[in-house]
Amino acid sequence: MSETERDPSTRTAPVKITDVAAAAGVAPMTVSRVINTPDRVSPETTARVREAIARLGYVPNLIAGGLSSRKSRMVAAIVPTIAHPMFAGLVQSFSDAMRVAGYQVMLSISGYEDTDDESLFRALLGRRPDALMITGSGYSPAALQMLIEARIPVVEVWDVSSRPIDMAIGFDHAQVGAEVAAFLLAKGHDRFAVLTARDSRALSRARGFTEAVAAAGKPIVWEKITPSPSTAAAGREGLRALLPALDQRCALLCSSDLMAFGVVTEARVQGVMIPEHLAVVGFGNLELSAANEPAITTVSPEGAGTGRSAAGFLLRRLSGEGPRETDRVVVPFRIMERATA
Amino acid sequence: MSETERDPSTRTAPVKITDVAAAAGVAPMTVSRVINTPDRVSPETTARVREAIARLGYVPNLIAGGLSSRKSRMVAAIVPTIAHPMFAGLVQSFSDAMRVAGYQVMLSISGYEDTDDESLFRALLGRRPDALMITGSGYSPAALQMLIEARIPVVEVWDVSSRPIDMAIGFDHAQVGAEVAAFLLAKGHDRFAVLTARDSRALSRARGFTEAVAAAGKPIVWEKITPSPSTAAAGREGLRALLPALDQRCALLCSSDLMAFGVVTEARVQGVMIPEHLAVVGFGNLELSAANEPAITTVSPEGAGTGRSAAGFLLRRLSGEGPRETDRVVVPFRIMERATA
DNA sequence: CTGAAAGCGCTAACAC
DNA sequence: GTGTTAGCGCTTTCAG
Repeated sequence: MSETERDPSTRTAPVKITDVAAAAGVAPMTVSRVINTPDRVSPETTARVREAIARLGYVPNLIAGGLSSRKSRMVAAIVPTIAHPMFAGLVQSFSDAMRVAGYQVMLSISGYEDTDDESLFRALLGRRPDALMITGSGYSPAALQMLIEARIPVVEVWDVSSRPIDMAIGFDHAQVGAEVAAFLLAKGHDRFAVLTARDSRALSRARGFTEAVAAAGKPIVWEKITPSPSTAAAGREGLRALLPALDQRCALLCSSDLMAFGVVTEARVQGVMIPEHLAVVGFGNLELSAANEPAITTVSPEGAGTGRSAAGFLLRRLSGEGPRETDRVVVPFRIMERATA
Repeated sequence: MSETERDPSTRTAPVKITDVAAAAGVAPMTVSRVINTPDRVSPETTARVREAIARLGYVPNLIAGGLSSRKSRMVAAIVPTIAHPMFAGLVQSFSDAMRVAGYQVMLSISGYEDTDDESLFRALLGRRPDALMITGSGYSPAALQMLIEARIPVVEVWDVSSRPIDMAIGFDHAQVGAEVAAFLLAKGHDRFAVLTARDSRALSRARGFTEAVAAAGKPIVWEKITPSPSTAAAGREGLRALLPALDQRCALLCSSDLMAFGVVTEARVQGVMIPEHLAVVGFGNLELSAANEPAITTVSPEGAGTGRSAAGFLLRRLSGEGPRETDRVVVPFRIMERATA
């Protein structure tokens, strides 16, 4: 304290609505109208006010306006990471769509480890976002209760297997695993392996995969779980660990394209023929995967489209529309068949 | 309108500080103190208030508090994209550090094309962030003037070649290019090529590179500029375009590791020996680059460390300290010599 | 250690 | 079309 008025000569009080009003010779409310509902103000007044705004460099305080109107025009978004291209695409398309509609995104990167979700939510909800996008599951009941009590539109993304709070968009990870299994089974594989990172969505896919394989009466001959996130290095290491089990032909599910890339790279080094001796399927459809040699067979989750859709859901709700049946969407995914399987 | 009171039975007015105060039998101010300066309240009162907060599920409205205290505890961050791992790392480490200190990050993804930076800044500054992190240059003078008038700490990241508004952290991209040239020159190369995306930082590196090469009296035998962002596919295509110029040994600077990866991959397909016939240097030090076979020689920009440092700068200033000489930091970068050069 | 009064900068609601 | 009044939910400031 006592530091506040350091340099009186330079200190300019930030210009506020009353300053503009005085400069334009109108009431503050008229300035507000010029900004928010220009069609309710006469052209002459508007011009005068606009001039004053420009001359003074007035930037309206949206925080104050929000307090008054009970609309913050901010939305919160929670993702585990943005280091992964899938989430990066999600966040990018979501915030693009929101910004166009005049909403600012408050981003929280939660990490994969179970941190204190209650204080995370408190920090976010305390800023009174008008809506919320969250990815994934694994939140505590108390934390979810906070979301419900906040009474704002919530869209859950990437995981619709459980019953959502409000709206949901994404796909069923277990089903992804099952369909990859079906795809490989149809290609005549009869020995399977799994290399996955320890994150809930990836584990769901692995479970769906192994269950479908078991249902077909085929064996999972090898399985390895690595720490999140999945990396190319983990893929290379994974292949080396898999090598002893590779006496016969085998099909491997990886939890991400990066991991699949590592596997394929190490396979080349080790002289393992792909896909003749080892078939590899990734997840995420990175730009990299199509460009690699051999191009990696993968599952395309349409991350960007998901973000856009999530934004669309929230914006529709924010515009006053009530819930709809179609608020729970399972995004179709595509198996991109390329050279590795 | 008239939609607001849909379901009176369910509608619960959000609990506010006066509700908690009433429930605990104290003044609102005391509740505020329990939350913000607990040591100035007696233990018994604190306990009573805490109980009321928990029972009512009170989540303080930080927006209202911020209006009153003139501190939003939000910081704005502007990046061109988060699809690129470099920026993803920057944002992630920055927001981690900020969140620990109790600040929420408002993220704006500006895109590479020159959009309307004034309205972007207005949208951000209107929310009265306590501080701002921006990446890069190319903003209009009018927009920069807005930042100056906002009178909040500003840290510019990734580009310290121009004179910064306030604080700056990053490295000199032109110098990166020059040092890569020196590195390749020292290895005995005497024919050079450049494959770069059209973004200002990448172009600075390319310029630094070509100037250093020219200063050494060696030729740039080939140069190609592709649209941003740099992709692996652009790298593969780039190598095919380079092929005719590859009658002699040559050293290539790529604007990113992804692009370098594409070049190296296509080189394998085309039978171009790396690094014997073509030396390749990337930029960014992606996880991928070390894991690739051959591992990609690159420049490591320490993106994560940069985000942390940027946060540190802002937090120091926010804690009341004045400007320092060390507010302009040029981050050291490292050339990671691996298998491709 | 606790409370009462007075705003923070804006907008909803109601005049005129 | 424009102005006035009364808050939004909190914290600052000053009294006790």
